[in-house]
Amino acid sequence: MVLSIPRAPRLSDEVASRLGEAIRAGDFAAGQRLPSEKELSERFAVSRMVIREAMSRLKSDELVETRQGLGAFVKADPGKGLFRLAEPALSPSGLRHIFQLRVAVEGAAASLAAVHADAPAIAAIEKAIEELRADLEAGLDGAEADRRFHQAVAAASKNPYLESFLAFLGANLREVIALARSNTRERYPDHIAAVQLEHEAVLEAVAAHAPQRAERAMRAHLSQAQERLGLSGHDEPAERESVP
Amino acid sequence: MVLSIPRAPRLSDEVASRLGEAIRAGDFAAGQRLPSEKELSERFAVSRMVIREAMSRLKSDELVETRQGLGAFVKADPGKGLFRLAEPALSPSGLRHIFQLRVAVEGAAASLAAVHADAPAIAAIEKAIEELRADLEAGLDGAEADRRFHQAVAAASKNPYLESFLAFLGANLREVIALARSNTRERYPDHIAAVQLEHEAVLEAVAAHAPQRAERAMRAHLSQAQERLGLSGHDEPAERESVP
DNA sequence: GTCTTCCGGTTATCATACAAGCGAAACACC
DNA sequence: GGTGTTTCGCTTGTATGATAACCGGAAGAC
Repeated sequence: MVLSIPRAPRLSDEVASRLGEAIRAGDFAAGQRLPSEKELSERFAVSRMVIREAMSRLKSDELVETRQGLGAFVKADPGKGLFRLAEPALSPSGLRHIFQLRVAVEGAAASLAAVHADAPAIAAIEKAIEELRADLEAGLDGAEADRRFHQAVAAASKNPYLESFLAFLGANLREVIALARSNTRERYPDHIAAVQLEHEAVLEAVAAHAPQRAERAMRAHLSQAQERLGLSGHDEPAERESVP
Repeated sequence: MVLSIPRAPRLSDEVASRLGEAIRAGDFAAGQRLPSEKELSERFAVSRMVIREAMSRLKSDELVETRQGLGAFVKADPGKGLFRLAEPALSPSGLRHIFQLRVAVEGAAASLAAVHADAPAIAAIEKAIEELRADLEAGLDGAEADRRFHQAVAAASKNPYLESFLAFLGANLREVIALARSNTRERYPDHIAAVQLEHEAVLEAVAAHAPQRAERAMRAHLSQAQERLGLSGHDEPAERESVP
């Protein structure tokens, strides 16, 4: 079994990295023109093709911008409009940090869903819960139906950014969650019942147009889920706080 | 004055878009091998160079993966690890949606900051507030110091993902905010005093390790800021909600 | 002095060729 | 026949040279 294929190191990637670092390090000021492809190809001792491929990468990363007949220019706002999670984050603490991000956004999604959800959106949430129950009864793990539940809530918020960002986070957490789930055999009947109750609490609050209750229910659900997966840290804000 | 340069449409971009859409639409299953560069170049009636540039783009977008001698393959997790804001979002509603996202995350950051902030982190927040006051008294707009305040709070949460994501959101909102600010002449003395008070409320709560109060203070601040910029919609969750 | 034209340099595209990696078929050998 | 090796074709990676489109400025026309 091959774990990590040597992956022939591509020249263009090497050049793109070096150029990208140089730009980020400030060797080229914002708006400044980079050396021409010909000059770069001589400096790096590679063909112009390689330089072009490297440039193409830098363009995708929104670091440079090229204009025919003028040259390549360093963009003023490096990598704006682009967000990447540093690593698939396999460390427990990194995972907890991503989870914190998710709790915050998903709580907001639930809250906004309670404000904006219309009948079809509520029906979609209901349907996802129903399908999850069916899947669990059929012996499936229900991960896909669970995903749909959270997606339905996010969609009900009528905020496309919330929805797409949560989808993004979910995609990054999914496999790790699947792994943790298979490890910590979390399939006790009472767990299943608990999850169902938590989902229904969210649905009820959303349907009742009670934003605060929806947010609390969603946070509680995620907090419980985190616990069930054995990922819970001890740095959550205390639920109770002395109020003078 | 040229507002939108016609920007010669690049062939490679066109091809990349079409291929990307085809992949996202599911014309090619995950893991499946794409047609060879030669075949694609014939199908699109362009040179292999253009196909290569388009592929380079798709690789950067994490849609495909190429291996020498084998071909190009559709990645199983399309665009995971990469999040882009659809558009710089100039529409008022889009802006409000991004703001909702920011409120959620920044509130969580303040809450976590109250839990995890150590002395240096608190000092950094204090320093940012101080510098903001100095800038305002010097007649500057204080946008940069304000940025540092929010960055300091995010850093105090000790969650790097929260910090980098907020930096990302901030970079996208900044220019729009600057524009709105210059429009709605928001430089009344009482505004300045109000902002200062709001910042200090956040600082006080964080320093007192009171997460809920910190979150409320931050949300209140952002809500006020949104109002001052004339961007506030009427879909915020009601502050009071009847509790049985 | 102002407008037009031309020119050098740059990127965008095309065409061709060779090198390197890979899989499978053909082959030699036992 | 079964097994290990070689060869071959296809693919992407890289190199090279040429042409087209584009731009800014300089030279020239008026």
